[in-house]
Amino acid sequence: MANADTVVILDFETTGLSPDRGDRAIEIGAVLIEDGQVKGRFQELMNPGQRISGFIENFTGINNAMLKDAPPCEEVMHRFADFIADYNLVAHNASFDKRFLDAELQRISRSYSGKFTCSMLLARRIFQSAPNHKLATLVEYTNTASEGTFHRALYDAEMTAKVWLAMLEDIQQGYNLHSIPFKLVQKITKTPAKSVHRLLSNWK
DNA sequence: TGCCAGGCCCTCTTTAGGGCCTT
Repeated sequence: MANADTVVILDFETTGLSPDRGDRAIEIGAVLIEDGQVKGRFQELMNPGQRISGFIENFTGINNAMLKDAPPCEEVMHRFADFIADYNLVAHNASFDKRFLDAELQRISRSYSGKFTCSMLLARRIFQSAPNHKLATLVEYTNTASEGTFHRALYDAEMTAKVWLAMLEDIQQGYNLHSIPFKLVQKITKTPAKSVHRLLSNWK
């Protein structure tokens, strides 16, 4: 089974798009993938210390009443830092989740040593004929069974994991590789789409 | 008060602009 080593696939719900402009995390969801199987899960709401907008309430289904009784970000992020440990990390449009992970961990003086890679950048290269590379579209494109609500952290992390494993399987079978190391995935995401076929064809 | 992200990636490009993704 293609495994790309052991990874934590994560997804944040947040108050907005930019931690640099004061936005905070409101929910974190993640799955630990080992040998192509889900071996662990993490999901918690967290109180960002500010009211969330009506847009975010509608977008996520998370409302101010739910967050009022949630533990503060600082408390949840300590537990999440323990969960991710030193594993490599994956997210759909990872630059977004990485910004929030880094910002929230910096507030509690925690860090991580794993490397981040992006399932969206991988999908743009492996599923070049998909209609687009939104998570929901890729779930449909890969005929992934889905029963839940998008824009909740754990569900999106679970769906990202399924798309991620489908991509690894596609690469492994398409190029007859024994395994797909994380380093190869990183290399693919940094290779222009038109050159990915050559990269994989020449991979030992 | 008014403004409001940022990285990737394509192209009618590189002395730039705009769409795609994430909330």
